[in-house]
Amino acid sequence: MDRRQQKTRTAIFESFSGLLAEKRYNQISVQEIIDRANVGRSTFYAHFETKDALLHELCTDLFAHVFSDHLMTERTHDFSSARDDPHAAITHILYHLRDNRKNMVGIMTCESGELFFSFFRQYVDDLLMDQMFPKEERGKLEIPYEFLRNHISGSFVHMIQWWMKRGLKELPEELSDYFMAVTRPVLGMQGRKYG
Amino acid sequence: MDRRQQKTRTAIFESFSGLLAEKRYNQISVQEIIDRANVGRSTFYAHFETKDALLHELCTDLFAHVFSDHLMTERTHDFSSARDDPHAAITHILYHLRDNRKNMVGIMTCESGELFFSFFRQYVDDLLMDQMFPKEERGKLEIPYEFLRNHISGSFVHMIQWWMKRGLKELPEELSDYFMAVTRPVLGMQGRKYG
DNA sequence: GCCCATTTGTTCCGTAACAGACAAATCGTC
DNA sequence: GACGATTTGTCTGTTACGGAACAAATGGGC
Repeated sequence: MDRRQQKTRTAIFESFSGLLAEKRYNQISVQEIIDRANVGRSTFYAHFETKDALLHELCTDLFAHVFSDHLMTERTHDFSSARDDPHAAITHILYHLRDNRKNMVGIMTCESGELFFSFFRQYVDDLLMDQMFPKEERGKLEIPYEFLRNHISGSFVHMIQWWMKRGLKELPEELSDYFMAVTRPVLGMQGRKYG
Repeated sequence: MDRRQQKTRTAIFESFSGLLAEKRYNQISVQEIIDRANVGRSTFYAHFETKDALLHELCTDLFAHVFSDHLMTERTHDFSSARDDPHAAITHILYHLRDNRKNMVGIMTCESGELFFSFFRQYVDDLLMDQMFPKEERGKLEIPYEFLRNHISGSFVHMIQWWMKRGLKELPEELSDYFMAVTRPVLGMQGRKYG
């Protein structure tokens, strides 16, 4: 991407994040965003169709970062065998969320936090749950796959919401344990030993 | 000034300042500057003819800030009657220099500090010393005005150099006292009661 | 209701920044 | 001194940004 585009994009993202930490989404005007980002009006609209689109893209970028695979193998936390190991994968994602406090936690616990979680919820539903069951096995399930997926992703996101609201007291490993404890039985009944 | 120009200008200034804190002037290449500033090569040369010009403009900007009058009257330090009071004016400039540590002191005490002081020396000579004697009185001096001016500005800059090298131990007021003590007699002999 | 102020979203054109290529100059190393 | 590698400084066309003006939409306040 053009260097200029990247600069204005991050400038707008940072401006927007900062404003979200101060006031709720509805109270923020485009004018404030471009003032703080120090970009022109026409520039803003060249990047984002609307304020909602900006929010959506910001969230998508953040979530993609949290779930990015190439960061999962870096030296911050060593999870070499994250593949095919749900517990390790979840633990790693939780670490990512926690260590990214400055970005994620700050935004997710602000006044408009619910808004983000709805995006987060959708993102997790789209991404994480695609690998829950292979497509060919989905027909054999007792309940519709979409229902199951919705249940799991909802539980996951809700757990994170709970975790953050209480100040991230639990360790990622602990939380991962708890999550496995409440999902494994459900998935196990659907023909899987380990969720 | 166009918002874009201001952005790249400060980006280059900050990049350059950062590099100067790490290595000496001669070791710094334009390539490093533009890499860290995250601007294109052609952009750099659109702003600065050469690396020397960049240095000169950076210094001029910094010095102008230190000696700016509209900052002298702000609430950081209260010097309402700085006008026509050399001691107060000098004290205030010293405060400015000290509180601007992040910019000035860092740069002036780095490996290329001597280089800056030569610019600083020139700046002070041009600016501060213009008001030393009214033009109509200069003919009556025992020694040439340019000589006197050079002596005073040199003493002033050298004092600051000494101050910074030793870690800004003395208070601005103290330093200002010392300076007046060594300059007042000289100027007094030239027909002035107070420098 | 109405009105005024602010915000929104679009459009235009001038300009600065970009990438890339290029020859000249500089620097090390042999 | 000759050499290759890096750096320097200049140039090109292309692209994104800025600024300003504008009508439409929104939103309080009387």
